[in-house]
Amino acid sequence: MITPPAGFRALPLSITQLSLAAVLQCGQSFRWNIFPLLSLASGTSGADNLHPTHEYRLCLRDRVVCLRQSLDTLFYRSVLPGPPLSRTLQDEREAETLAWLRDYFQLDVDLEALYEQWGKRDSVFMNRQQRFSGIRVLRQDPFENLISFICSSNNNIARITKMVKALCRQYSPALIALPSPALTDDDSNDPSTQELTEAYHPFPPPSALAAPEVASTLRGLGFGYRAEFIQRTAQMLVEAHGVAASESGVEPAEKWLHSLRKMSTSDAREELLKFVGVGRKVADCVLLMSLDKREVIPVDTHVHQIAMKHYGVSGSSKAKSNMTPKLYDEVSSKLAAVWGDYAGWAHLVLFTSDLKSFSSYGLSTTAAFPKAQPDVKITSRQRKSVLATPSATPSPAGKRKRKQVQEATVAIIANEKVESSSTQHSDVELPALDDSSMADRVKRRRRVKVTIAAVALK
DNA sequence: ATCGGACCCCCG
DNA sequence: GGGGGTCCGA
Repeated sequence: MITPPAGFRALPLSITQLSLAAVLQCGQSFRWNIFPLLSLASGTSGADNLHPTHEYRLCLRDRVVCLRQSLDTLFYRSVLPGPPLSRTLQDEREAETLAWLRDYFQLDVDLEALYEQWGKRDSVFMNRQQRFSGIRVLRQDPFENLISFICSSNNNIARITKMVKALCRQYSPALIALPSPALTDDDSNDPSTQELTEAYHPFPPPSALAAPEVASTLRGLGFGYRAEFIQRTAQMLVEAHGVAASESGVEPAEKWLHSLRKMSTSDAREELLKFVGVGRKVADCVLLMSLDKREVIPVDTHVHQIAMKHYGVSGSSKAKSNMTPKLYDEVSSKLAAVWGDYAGWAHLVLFTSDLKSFSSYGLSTTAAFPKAQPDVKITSRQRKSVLATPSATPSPAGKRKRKQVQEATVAIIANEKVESSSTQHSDVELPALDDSSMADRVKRRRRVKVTIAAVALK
């Protein structure tokens, strides 16, 4: 095991048990910030497969959790607002963070054992498992999960991500501002390459979204018809359960949503379907991803396609028939029969392996982890000269540029080189590129950063 | 009960 | 035109 990056603690964990690159971008959660780390350390080869290539950050209620990953280790640290903590207190906080990680990533579930079972039962799965290891279901906060998936109708991952982040910025105060991670370790002492800070917002509580004017505000933020759904759902929750202040800062409505974990799947589903903007598919996503209903398979057009292609579900692959309740049940029960009691987890592996953003993901031998980080031989001086001449992307040409940059990012994540002429579209957005609250310098810097990566890939 | 159509916005 | 749907009215 390599020594942890400064400030990080190490948790031994095989990348085949958890692949952050896959799990955090496959459309379960939409709030993680992702930072490429380019190993440009002069004199050493960056492509050793052992050092993390990305940092991932999520803002919780009271802290920002930062993660990095290598083949056999998960590195974690958390940052809290306020003055620096004593050593003892810091240890205590990190112990809490570790407990949160175990819960959020459901680390007690042996994913490799599940893959083995699924492979035995299903030849289609067998064909993909090697290339798509480490894909597991998260155990998310139910309220965040519910609101996020109300946003998902007629939508794609990139826009959902944008919307959820805008929602947090609008309706929850920033917990803390943090600089993005240094490009490389040797950058941390170099003021000229110091990264800029950005604010981290937790997900807002139900009471913050319940006021009637929230609907029009969200419309203004580009939520479309989902704006009313979100406001009305939050209002229903608040009216049914109140906003009584409690010690923990957790609202009664949130506690009630948590309590659905103890209900049967069908009872919990029935409760979720009462909300506006929540149909069968969204309800099933919440059941699977935050309410412990591991057997539930959310059926969308994509899963429908998979079921028709590989599992003998009726309908022609080009017929865009509307998803009727009857068809939904047919798809769902057929796949459930194949995969067993963790069917929802198996579905996520297949779903992710079919995502366009991940379509090149599997071609490497160790797909769970970006294999060969580009072996960049850029001197510190060269790097600075690149940074000093940001291409002032004008809008028409800039759009294409951005597309290429996005593809390059996906390629890094997916551990696969992309041809510049690739027609693949990207579902994974480049963090903060469209963040209107961010200074232009930040955008430029970010773009430049990835441009380096694109160059390195050639 | 089942069946289309509209819906808001973004992007190819 | 279509996208990880849902609502509403025949």
